[in-house]
Parts: sequence; structure tokens; C-alpha cells
Amino acid sequence: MALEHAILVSLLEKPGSGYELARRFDRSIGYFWTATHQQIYRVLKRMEGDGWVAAREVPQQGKPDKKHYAVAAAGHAVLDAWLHEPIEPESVRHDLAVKIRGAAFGDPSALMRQVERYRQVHSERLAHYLAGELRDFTGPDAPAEPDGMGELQHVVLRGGIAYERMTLAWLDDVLATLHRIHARTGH
Amino acid sequence: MALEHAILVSLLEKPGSGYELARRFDRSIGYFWTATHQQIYRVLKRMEGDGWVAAREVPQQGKPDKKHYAVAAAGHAVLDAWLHEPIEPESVRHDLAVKIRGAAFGDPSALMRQVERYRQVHSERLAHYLAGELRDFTGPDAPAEPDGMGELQHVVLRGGIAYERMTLAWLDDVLATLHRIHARTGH
DNA sequence: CTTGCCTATGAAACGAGTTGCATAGAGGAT
DNA sequence: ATCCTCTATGCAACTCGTTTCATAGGCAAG
Repeated sequence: MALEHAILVSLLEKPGSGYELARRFDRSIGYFWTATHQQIYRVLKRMEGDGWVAAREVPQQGKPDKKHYAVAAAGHAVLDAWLHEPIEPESVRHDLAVKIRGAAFGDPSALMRQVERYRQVHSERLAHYLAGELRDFTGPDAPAEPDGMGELQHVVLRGGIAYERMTLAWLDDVLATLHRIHARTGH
Repeated sequence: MALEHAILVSLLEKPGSGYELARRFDRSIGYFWTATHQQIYRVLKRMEGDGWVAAREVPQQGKPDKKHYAVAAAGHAVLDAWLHEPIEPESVRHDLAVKIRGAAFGDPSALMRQVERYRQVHSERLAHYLAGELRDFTGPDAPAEPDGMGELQHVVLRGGIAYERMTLAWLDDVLATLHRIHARTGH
């Protein structure tokens, strides 16, 4: 489990409240790591108890008070140790792959409609990534910070883009295969 | 949650015991869906109670008795209904992406070693997929079954191959980026 | 003026997945 | 002789993630 680490990285990139973190996990970070606000609040509280992060109460007008979090020295050490640990293999769980193999025992045309919708989602996600890349990394402001923070964010985004392109090409392959089978078994 | 559906598909492709299923989930099916024997036994028992699968006790000599499962009519109906449901977006959880962004606040060279090991794992996985493709789908026995079971298994495998190729190319990109940053910040 | 959304945090219950342990006989290795 | 591995199933405890609900003020739309 590494939600703690994802929170540490996000807070190092930019400190903020649990609520702000939850929104980031719905956006940029959420493309490769999902978390609900419940998880974030709970883990954040534990991390504060362990001294990984330090909270500062910020009174606000018109809005509820918020707790502003920043990474403490202990949290920094934890992250550094984690970077030295081996990368764990992702635990795969692809609904779609199961459905495709299941289509042999059901109605392939039913699946085709769902795959087309799914393809649309990934097509939009790719467009969104590309727009983000243009905005944040390929524009006139592509500064070479010494820490390489932006450069590393960019290479992760390029990974997302490569993933979406690969997925779209594969979904076309899937659709062609389903069509072929449907044409054969349909009559 | 769709472990039930993964089990149904696997049992339709070939009926068998919980133990056999667990081994399949460590092999072919495990490439896109992981499950331990604990989960499988528990879910299998529930599915039997719900009438989705039917069990048959098979006494064996020298080995413990086993329960041989096959999909019942109700299970077939459940699977068919599931195929009509929309495909849920995968919940992403990429340790590596978090680590890469974390490398901006730690030691990039520590991460490089881990990425190189990780690349090795994916390289081996690709080789394994390609060997499996050659063995099961590209050999002399590539029969056109009317139900398209093998064809659908093949397109899922092609997805795995495409994923590994994309990942390897991206990992090279990641390594080049880490090298660049390390060279810049190292001195 | 009431309904609904946004900010901001949190409790409680539930469900799914993981880990450790237990049983038990057959067979191979040291 | 002893240890390890494989087949085959299962219980119990635990962790992690999801869902539902609650509070509470401000703001905008109808």
C-alpha cells in the first residue's frame, strides 16, 4: 500500500488541505492513483500522528476552517526510503479482458456496443492528456528546474499518453475481432 | 467487483476444481486478473449456494478429494447480463508513477536501479507472452471455432503484448529522463 | 424562499482482498 | 529419517477501500 507515499509526493509538489488533495486525486494524480476523500482524511490523520506531516489550522471567512498540511522531516525520510525499495508489480484487474473472453459464451454484439463507448472514453482521455501536455510542458514555459519536478511530471504524463494510444489501437483490434466473429456466427 | 464473472468465464472455458482455478489465476488469466485461492474458494462456495455453478465431488487416489465445478444455467444468465452492462473504468494504482514524481524530492539514481529491474520483469513477461502466442495461436493449430473462443483469447493476449511493448518503450523514456536529471543535479 | 451545489471535515458500517494457520496424504530430495 | 513440495480445501483475523450519512455556512438559480 502506498497511498501514504502518493500523499507525500503530492504535498511535496504543493502543500494543501485534505480537501485540496482529494480534488487533485480526482484530476492530475487521479489518472494513475485514485483515492476518495474518506481515505485521504483518515490516512492524513494517521500520518500527522506519526509525524510525517505537520498541520496548521487556517481560519477562513465564508468557508469552513481548513487544515493546511506540509511534509515534515520524518515524512521526507519515509519517502526517500520508499524510493530505494523495489517497485512492486501492479495488481492487474481488467474487467474488459474478462468480458472479451466471456463474449465467446454470450452475445458478442452486446459487448461491441460497450467497447465502442469505452473507446470513446479513452479517446477523450487522450485528448485531455494532450491538451494538458501542451498547456503545462510544451508551451513557452518549459523551464529546466534543477530538481526536475516538471520533467518528471511530464514523463509520467507521456506514459499516460502512450497508454491511451496503445489502448485505442487495441480496442480497434478488439472491435474488428468481435465483428468478424459476429459475422461468422450471426448467420 | 467481478471475480465471480472471471470465475464463470474460466469455468466456461474449462470446468475444474477450485485448486485448478487458483492455478489458472496464477497463469494465463492471472495476467489480467489476480486472485488467491482463499478468495476463489470463498466466492466459489457462495456461487454454489446461489446456484450459479454446480459442484460434483470427485474422489481421488493418493490425492485429496476435489470438488469439480461447472457453470449452471443461472450462472450463464448472470454472465450474459453482465456482458450487457457498461464497462467500468479500471481503477488505476501505479506505484511507479508515484515513485517517479517522488524522485524529484529524493535520489533519482536510487530509482534508476529499481526501474532497470522493473524493465527486466516486463521484458521477460513480453517474451513469455510471445512464446505463448506462438504456441497457442500462431502455430499450425489455429482452428476457426465457430464460437470464437480462441480468437477472443488471442485478442486479449495481443492486448497484453501491446501493453508490454508500450511499457518497455516508456521505461526507456523514464530512464533517459532520470539520467538527464541525475547528470544535471549530480554536479 | 427553497432547492441544490460548493467548501471542508469527519464517523460508522460494510465489503473485498490479504496473510497466517491448519489439515492431510503422496512423493521426492538430502 | 527428515525435510520439503505438491495436491486440495478451508477458517479466522486483519487491512484496505467504498458507501452512506452528518454537520455547517455561503452562494447562485429557479
